[in-house]
Amino acid sequence: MNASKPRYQQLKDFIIEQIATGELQPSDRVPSENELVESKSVSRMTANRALRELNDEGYVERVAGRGTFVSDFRSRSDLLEVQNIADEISRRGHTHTSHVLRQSLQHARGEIAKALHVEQGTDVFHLLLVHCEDRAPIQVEDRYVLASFAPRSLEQDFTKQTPSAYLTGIAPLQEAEQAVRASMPNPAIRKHLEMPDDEASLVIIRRTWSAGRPVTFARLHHPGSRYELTGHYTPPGTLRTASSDVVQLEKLRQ
Amino acid sequence: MNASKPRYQQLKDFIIEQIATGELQPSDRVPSENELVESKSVSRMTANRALRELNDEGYVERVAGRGTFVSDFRSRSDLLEVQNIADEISRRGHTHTSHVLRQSLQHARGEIAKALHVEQGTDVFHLLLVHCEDRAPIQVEDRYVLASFAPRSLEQDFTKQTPSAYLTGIAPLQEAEQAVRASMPNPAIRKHLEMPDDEASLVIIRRTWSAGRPVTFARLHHPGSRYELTGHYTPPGTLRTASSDVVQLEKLRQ
DNA sequence: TGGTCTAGCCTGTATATACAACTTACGCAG
DNA sequence: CTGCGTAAGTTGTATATACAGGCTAGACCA
Repeated sequence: MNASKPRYQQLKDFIIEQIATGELQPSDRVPSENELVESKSVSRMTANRALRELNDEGYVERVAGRGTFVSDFRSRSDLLEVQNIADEISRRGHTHTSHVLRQSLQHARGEIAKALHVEQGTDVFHLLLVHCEDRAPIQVEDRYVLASFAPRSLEQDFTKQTPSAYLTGIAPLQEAEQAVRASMPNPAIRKHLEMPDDEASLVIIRRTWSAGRPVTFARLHHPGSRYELTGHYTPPGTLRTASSDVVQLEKLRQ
Repeated sequence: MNASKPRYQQLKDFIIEQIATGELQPSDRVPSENELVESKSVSRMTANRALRELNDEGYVERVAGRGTFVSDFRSRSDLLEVQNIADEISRRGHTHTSHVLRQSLQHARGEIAKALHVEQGTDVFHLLLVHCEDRAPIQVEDRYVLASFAPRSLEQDFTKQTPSAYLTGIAPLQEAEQAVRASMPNPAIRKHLEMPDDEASLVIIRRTWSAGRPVTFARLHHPGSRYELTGHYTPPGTLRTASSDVVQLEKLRQ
């Protein structure tokens, strides 16, 4: 049974598995180092390395004197800070509202089935929403969700909680793939976003995995004049520079 | 003198410092664990932790039986895989060519000075290039570089090595900030990219830091129909899934 | 009742030691 | 000269042990 994998890695996999399956929920307590020493017959240093690396990787949070706890995925910044439009808007100090144009159960066809790695005809939910920042439409969200992943999607009020927030609350999203394009919007999108005829749109096409399979596929359309994608990259392990030192690129338009 | 910082962290800082100052160059050999045990009077496990974490963070690469070596920043994937258009094109199996429209020394004015955190009138190089993928123009690079950072920029032949490759060869780029926008290009850009009147452009505005200060500021214009930004995110520490399993989003256009 | 103190658990770090596996260079036998 | 084997150095992992310091619940005292 020894897969010749290092024991600290086996320990990490064991705990990640429990998180992925939901056996361990966010803020749940993870077995302490000494408990792992007992139950898994490893030395404390090995248990320490496993938990320390899980901490470095953001799966858990450790507090000296208290214990180790599963991270809240909704606050995991690496992947998700760019995912939830509502958070993004409120972080700018504005108010987010949205209205739902469509919320229905469909059968996956063509490229949707292909994108979600399922057979043609598999049940998927189709969501179509418009998100507004201070009353101005800023995103059309055209999303497909695997019905088996989020079976209660029809009962949700997505004006109160965005689909993104709802989905990340069900299970951790483990992997994401996205493409960003600039294009001229089709008339329907242009109307929803109240865009003039000569304005370009920024489109994000994103597919997200959970527990090893793609669970949602979304096209996010934005008006080019009112939306931009920003990113800030620092190498891991670097001491954070004072963020006040980082002047926003906001005003550096051409 | 003991800053009460952990010894493994002091070791890491010591080595990062040597890399940042250029004392240790890419592919140089870093002191082995046993050498650090001798010179720094620590246990081997402490030296091991320092080097292992530097490896995890991408600063060095370790090879069992050979030693530890400073990473080549030009191949650091986290930040830079998206930076160099020539690599991106050759990775797709196509040929990259470029021609230089401008390569001059200027005095920083207005927003350029502000973006680079320098006084008005500071020397900067202005580079304007068109990059082509198999003869088709795909990017206009409009870049400003701090003259004090790369003083020999006027002598370079940027058709042979892109500005990005040249700059990352001078010193590691430690931090980057970017914004992505969709907009209608101005006539000059449209002409360089051979775009029809009704095509949108994808613009990346990027500022990059080295040794704690911004050193270059660039606007990268792309034709919306021929270019997209793609990203793939996996949480750190996850075992890579077979990449063949990941169907490209290429064909999932609307 | 209310405040304080402490025992016990937790994480964080550091060391000494051991063995395995990999790489390179050198020396020796053919 | 060629080729093989081995020794030495390197990383990778695992264990046992130790001490420091944070946190909490419950005992204890006023």
